[in-house]
Amino acid sequence: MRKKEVTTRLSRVFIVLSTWSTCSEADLMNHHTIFRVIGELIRGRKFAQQLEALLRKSPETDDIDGSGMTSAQVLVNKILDSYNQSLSNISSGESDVVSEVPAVDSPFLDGRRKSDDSGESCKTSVRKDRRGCYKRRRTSETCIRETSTWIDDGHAWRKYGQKPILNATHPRSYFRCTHRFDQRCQATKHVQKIQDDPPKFRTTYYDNHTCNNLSKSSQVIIMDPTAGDNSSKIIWNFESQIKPDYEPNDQVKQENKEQVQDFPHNKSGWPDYIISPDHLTTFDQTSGPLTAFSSGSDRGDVISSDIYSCTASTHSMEMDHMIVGSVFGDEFLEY
DNA sequence: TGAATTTGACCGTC
DNA sequence: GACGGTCAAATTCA
Repeated sequence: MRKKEVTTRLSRVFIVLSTWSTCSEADLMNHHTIFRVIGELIRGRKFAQQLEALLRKSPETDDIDGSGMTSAQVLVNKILDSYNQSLSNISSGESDVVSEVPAVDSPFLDGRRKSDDSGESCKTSVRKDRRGCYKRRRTSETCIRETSTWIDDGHAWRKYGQKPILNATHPRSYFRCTHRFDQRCQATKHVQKIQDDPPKFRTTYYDNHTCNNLSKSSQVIIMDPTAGDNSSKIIWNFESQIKPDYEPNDQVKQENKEQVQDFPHNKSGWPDYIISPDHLTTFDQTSGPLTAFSSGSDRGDVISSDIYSCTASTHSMEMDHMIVGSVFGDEFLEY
């Protein structure tokens, strides 16, 4: 196979990827879909690496297999098949996407608390201010993530409180969606540093985002396992428009101030949808299991490699320490 | 100067 | 009464 033909076929791979990038974020909420998609993409990458090595070894003359196709052609077809399978998985997963955090019995209504109407709380309505008027949330509607970095899920959050927690060395920060009032988005999250060395953060999400605004493009940064610096990050953009000169908006900048202070490695300004090299290596080598694999509760736009747990009133998902496996061709992948 | 964060106070739940 | 979640005035930031 000539290099030109290989280049042409690889360009088709990128077209497939571009098509995939236009899939809605809701499609990506399904965990199984994400697992399979990631597995397919990694498999494709493996084939691409083999193809690269093959071309480096024999750029013009190629081996011919029994089907009459060159090895490079076979590999390119496998790559295309891998990405097409990914698209197929996304499409098939669309029908069974289930909200992880059902938005039932939200403590808020129309930007105000339900309790305001019910009169269960805030009995002293003559009060001038409304401090402390709340109902304690139901613990059953949460998604919990434990990450090694201050995660940025792409949504714009506004910090509204911070409290020292009993038996905790670090205070808990309280965030609500920036679009709480303009779009009635009731999503909130609590972030607490639970460990210093190595740093570990626990983020608890409450309620789904109902806003349409992602403050940042939904991207996944996959760290190249073969490189140690940030120069080889692979950026996966789930939006239809790529923004190469992206800079985080002010809201996110401000939110991430603490993060930047704590973690100097994350100064790139890119969102933190990072699949670490270790975990990619795990996928490739099919050796040790991933601790866990996650997708965030926020419209499925988070993919990271940290511990993740979801609970909901209608169903529950406990993914902590869960090992999930799938068969991809002749490979068994453990998540 | 507007927006975001900080921080003390308030209040419901346990 | 302790604890945790939220409010909102004060403060800080861009």
